[in-house]
Amino acid sequence: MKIGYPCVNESLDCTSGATFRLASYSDERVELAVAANLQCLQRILEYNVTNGLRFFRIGSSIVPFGSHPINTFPWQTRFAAEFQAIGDYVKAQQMRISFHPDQFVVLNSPSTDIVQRSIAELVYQGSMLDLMGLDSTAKLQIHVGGLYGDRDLAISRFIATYQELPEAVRRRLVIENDDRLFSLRDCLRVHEAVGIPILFDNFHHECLNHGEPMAEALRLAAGTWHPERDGVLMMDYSSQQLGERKGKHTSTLEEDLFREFLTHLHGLDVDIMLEIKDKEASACRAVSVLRELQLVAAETTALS
DNA sequence: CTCCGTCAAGGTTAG
DNA sequence: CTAACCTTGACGGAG
Repeated sequence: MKIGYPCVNESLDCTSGATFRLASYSDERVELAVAANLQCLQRILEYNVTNGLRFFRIGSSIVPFGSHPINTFPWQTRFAAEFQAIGDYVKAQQMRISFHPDQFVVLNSPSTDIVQRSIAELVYQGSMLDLMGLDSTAKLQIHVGGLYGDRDLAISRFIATYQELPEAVRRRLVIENDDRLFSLRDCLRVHEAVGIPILFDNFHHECLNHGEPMAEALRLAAGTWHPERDGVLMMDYSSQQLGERKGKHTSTLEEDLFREFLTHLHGLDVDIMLEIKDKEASACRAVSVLRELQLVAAETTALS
């Protein structure tokens, strides 16, 4: 079991997502930003290893405008060595990496322009994993997309687009159940059609489900991951922020709820991404909880 | 230096 | 039909 957090480390004084405005685009700024972002990414990964955090979601803007036509800078070749060095470190430390392209990536949109831009973004993010030399257990997670007033049609459009994706994207792509539109059950329909793994989000499942108990939902999602090709089930973990609208993520890990959730695993191996406001602070507390329960190793290699 | 409006991109829902 | 929301940081012009 690996524990992680998304994109941003609040303890370090650097960001791996430095960017700039489209209006001030230049190749030179891309080069400077990518160099700084990769350097920071390496520092974040080292921090993670020191703290027993072996799962990390890299932010989408390592390369500013990475899939925008304005960006013709050959960053893939210019930074090939840097990406490879990071990938070597990830592999040496047995870490797991993912990306989560944001809301603008919608594969089931009725607009061919939006679909094409979405595919370009997936190609860009997937190519970073390729440059790192990571296998297909490193994933790109997205949601099924929009509803457009017809769930069946929306799902069939996703399936049709998925089947046309470049193999480099398809081998990494996974879908996540969301909290309002496409439930675990909907994702299972997509899985049955094309075999895509389902990244399980416990909090979204609490917000939107069809009565499947948590343990059953975990079992169903885990069954969509092919062990050799995909690795163990990836999941996002969060809980409700009390007093806020339904779906609002908690600001810090509620340890009692986390312990309660863990009882539903029944020995299932999962890699857990904590989608919680205070980032690595909560992730470190989750690691402590798991060590008490002896679900992760007690020692961290970097402290030797 | 600090403040704050604004930033590539989509879609849903409330009003 | 239009505006707010999601979610969030940080860019960069203004003062």
